[in-house]
Amino acid sequence: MSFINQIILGDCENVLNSLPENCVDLIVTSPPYADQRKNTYGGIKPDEYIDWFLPKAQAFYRVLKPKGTFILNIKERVVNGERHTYVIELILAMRSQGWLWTEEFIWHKKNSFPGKWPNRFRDNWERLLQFNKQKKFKMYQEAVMVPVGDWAKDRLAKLSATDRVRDESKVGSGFGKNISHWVNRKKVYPTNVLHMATECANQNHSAVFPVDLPSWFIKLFTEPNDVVLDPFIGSGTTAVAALQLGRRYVGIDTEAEYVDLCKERLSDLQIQLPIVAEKKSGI
Amino acid sequence: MSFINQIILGDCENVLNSLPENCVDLIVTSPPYADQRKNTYGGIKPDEYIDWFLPKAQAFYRVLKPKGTFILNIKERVVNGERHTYVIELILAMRSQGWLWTEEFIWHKKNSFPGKWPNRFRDNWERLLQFNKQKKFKMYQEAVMVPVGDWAKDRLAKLSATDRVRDESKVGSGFGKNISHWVNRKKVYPTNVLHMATECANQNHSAVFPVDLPSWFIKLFTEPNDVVLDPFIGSGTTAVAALQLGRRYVGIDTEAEYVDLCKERLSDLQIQLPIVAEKKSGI
DNA sequence: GTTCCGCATGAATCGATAG
DNA sequence: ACTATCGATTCATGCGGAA
Repeated sequence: MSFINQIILGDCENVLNSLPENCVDLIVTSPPYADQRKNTYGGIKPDEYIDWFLPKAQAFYRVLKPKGTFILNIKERVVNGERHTYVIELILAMRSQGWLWTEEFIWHKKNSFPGKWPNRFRDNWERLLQFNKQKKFKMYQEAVMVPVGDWAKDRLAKLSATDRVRDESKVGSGFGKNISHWVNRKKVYPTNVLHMATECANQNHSAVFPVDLPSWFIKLFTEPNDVVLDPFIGSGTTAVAALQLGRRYVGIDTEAEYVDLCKERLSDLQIQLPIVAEKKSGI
Repeated sequence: MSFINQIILGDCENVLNSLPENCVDLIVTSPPYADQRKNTYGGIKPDEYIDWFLPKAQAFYRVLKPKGTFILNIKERVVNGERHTYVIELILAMRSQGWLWTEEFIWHKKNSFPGKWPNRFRDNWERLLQFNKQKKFKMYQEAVMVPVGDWAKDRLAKLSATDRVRDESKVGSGFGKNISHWVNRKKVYPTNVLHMATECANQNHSAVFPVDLPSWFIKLFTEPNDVVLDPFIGSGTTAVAALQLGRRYVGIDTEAEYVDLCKERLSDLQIQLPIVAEKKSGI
């Protein structure tokens, strides 16, 4: 298993075809968007995007485990005054390959790039397309539950009498603070809209993929020690998220510069991680 | 011009074909979704949705002025564990009719339908597809600028990491009631994500289409006295918004019950409007 | 009059049961 | 097998009644 916890230089299509079938639990990636980031990736033309992407999607399908998930972060650009259709056509084409289009999450960006145009507003969201090989896939919803809002005012009053009694007997002393603490940790399930900020000065990579994004999907779709693949690893954000969460990673990129950057970032992190772990357990 | 400021009973395809060409400045509508509203509209099957909708889209195209805009509120349902593809296929089919797919706004709902399922979270967003006949269309961006102030900035800065994941209900493009807190503040342009609540029940109808939604697009794409069409008027929300904003309306619905309800609601509003106007100017 | 709390209610989705 | 109906799940919102 020499590909585990590696950042590999090469085209993901070729690299992945040298890996065994069904060896990856989750694929999370933000591929080069059409006609953007020309300086680094050369830029794929919108009209050629589907032909460029489909063979790679086929390679993803082969390495993904049957109960695994593929999360694709993408947004179509504006061409000639219109939203280009390559993304929605890609969904249709991938379904022909056998992928199931399970869900479309929305990444609602908190801070989008400023700007003004005569006939459109700032683009403040991106697609997070979820594809699966089967209707039954691994999902750990409890891992991404979020604290409920308005706990101090609203939820305290909504506690049932039995909840109060149970809580008091557990902690043994005084109820006020302990109850509010318990309420504070009350959690609810999230929705399919993720409201996250973009990372501003994100390393030397031009894409702004906040680490919270892969982290969220890694927690949701994998268990510790599972294998997370990012075939367009870029600055390594997905691998960082996987490492932080105790998962194994596989990263691939065509640019040697990014591969080196990744390795550096990951080795820095591995030194820091024990410290972080100590801190956490100390709290 | 007998169709102006009327709610017309009938199938919009037939009704519209009796109107002159290029007579409408804006179309805003929320058609019956596939398999929904069976009790009132009969429910269109997902596989038949495109065939059902396309001739109507053709009729819309004919009556829309060259510089007008068509806003379509829609969301595909889950069929057999997958998001059905009829909506994205509809986009492609409408482009073949000559429509330009200018933009896709997101309606990020504040309150989505509750529920829990083993492999999916609650659906918290809908599509607002913008179509045009030409690359040059009427747009009044200043009309929908939103005030921003220290209050909003404070809220953003105070968010914890976990808070970032969940929906922050006070953050967003600033539509709806919170706008009253921001008077006299500096104004900025909104983005293509609209953050609004659905209207709760307790009314005689099932208006899940909040009046803020058509209001926003009416302000953005029309001037006073322009003509706003909703070919699936339902409970009349679009007509109410148009009337409140000093625009003219045309509403169509196949259900006599809804047509009657609309007329009642609109006549009530016309009585109240002077009072509302006084109140507004008083603030 | 305010503020606060209880309650009903949704463009939902899955899985089981029934025809 | 394939479709139709039903119960269970779950949470933001606004209304009405109460303090």
